[in-house]
Amino acid sequence: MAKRSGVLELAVLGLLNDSPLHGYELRKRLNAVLGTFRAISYGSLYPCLKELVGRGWIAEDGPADLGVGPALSSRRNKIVYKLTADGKEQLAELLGHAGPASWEDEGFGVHFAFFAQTDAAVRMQILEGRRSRLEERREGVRAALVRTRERLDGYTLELQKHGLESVEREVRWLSELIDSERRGNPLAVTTTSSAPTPAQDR
Amino acid sequence: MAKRSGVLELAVLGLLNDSPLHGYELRKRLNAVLGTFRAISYGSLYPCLKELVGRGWIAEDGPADLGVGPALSSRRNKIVYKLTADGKEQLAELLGHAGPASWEDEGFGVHFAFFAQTDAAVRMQILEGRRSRLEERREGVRAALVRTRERLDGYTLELQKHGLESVEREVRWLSELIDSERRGNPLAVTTTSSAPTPAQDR
DNA sequence: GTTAGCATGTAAGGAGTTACATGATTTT
DNA sequence: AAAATCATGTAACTCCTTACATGCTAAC
Repeated sequence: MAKRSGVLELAVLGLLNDSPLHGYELRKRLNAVLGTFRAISYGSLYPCLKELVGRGWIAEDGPADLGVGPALSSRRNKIVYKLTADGKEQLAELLGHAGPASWEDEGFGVHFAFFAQTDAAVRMQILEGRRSRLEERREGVRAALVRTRERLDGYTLELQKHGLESVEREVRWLSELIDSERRGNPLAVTTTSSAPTPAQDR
Repeated sequence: MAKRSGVLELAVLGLLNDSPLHGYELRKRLNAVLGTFRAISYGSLYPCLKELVGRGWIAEDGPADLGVGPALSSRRNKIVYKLTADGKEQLAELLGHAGPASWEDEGFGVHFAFFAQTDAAVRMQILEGRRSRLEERREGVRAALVRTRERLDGYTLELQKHGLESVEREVRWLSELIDSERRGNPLAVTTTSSAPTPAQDR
């Protein structure tokens, strides 16, 4: 009954593709990936995990410490989740093509974070889509500034100008990345199915 | 039965304190004030206006063109809203003191936009509160970067670095504003009760 | 006279948060 | 043995969006 499409699901799938994780740890990485802002709460995360299990995209992994642990299998209330075959397919589908979901504000960050698992051509389309989107916005703000310059007080004006500079800075950043990619200097080697470094547990 | 506390209400009150407006026009200014992002929809705005009328903070203004219009009072399906005495009181209360609501992400922008209607001491507290908040965040990101530098691929790393630079830039901006205020150079003259420039209608 | 933009609203639902409830493990 | 932090979850609620429904006015 839930739709729960969106950023959170993608981020969970993407992180679990690197290595199996339990909820608590997942949340911490999520808050890093989702970018300085957005602190996902457990009230969002656990229902999302439940939903993904229900769809068969992730599964509870049996306690991964098969007899190697401290004494016998202690501390097992942790539930470790891993990506299923269906989940990998779904992740590939989500990362496989560019579109508004990948370049709008909500969404760009996560898609970018998983660029190492994304095709080079798609990467380029997303970067260019994002840049276009921001250029539109920049023109909008500029026009608004010209239109309303007089009736604005100093603070409102300063806020608008700062917002404009932020967008301009973002566009420059994207342009540098695009140039870099175009010259054949990607920031990481594409790994369609990453050999999961088993940097697991804390 | 709605609580509807938050940014939208404040923005509406603040804008209506400058001049009476109808919903459609209000929305456009809202989207400028709320800062490049957040395009408020009518589905949010109109219920909010209703609620504020219910509380007696704003009121429908009689058609402001008393016999001066084109012929007789044409085009009156517009509903012009203005701030009531209670609304002004409420606005003064909301702008009257610094606190988390005024320096957290959601909230800072609007409070800043109405700095011209805010006491100089409160302005300073908000700017400093915001800066502290961002400095905390900056340290968090830096620590996370040091901790996880190895296990991150080039794109994730770039994203983190870009996020960090954004925060650093924001802190510099705030520091400049704080210095400016401290030297007694505010960006606008404080107007507790602004004589409303009747730049009305399109 | 039809398209584009102005203007006002409602109903349903999505995406998340807060507050609560519970308990195990580690550190001091 | 107390406090911190790890760990998992649920229920209620908030704020906002989307999609719909309606009609006026200006421009082409």
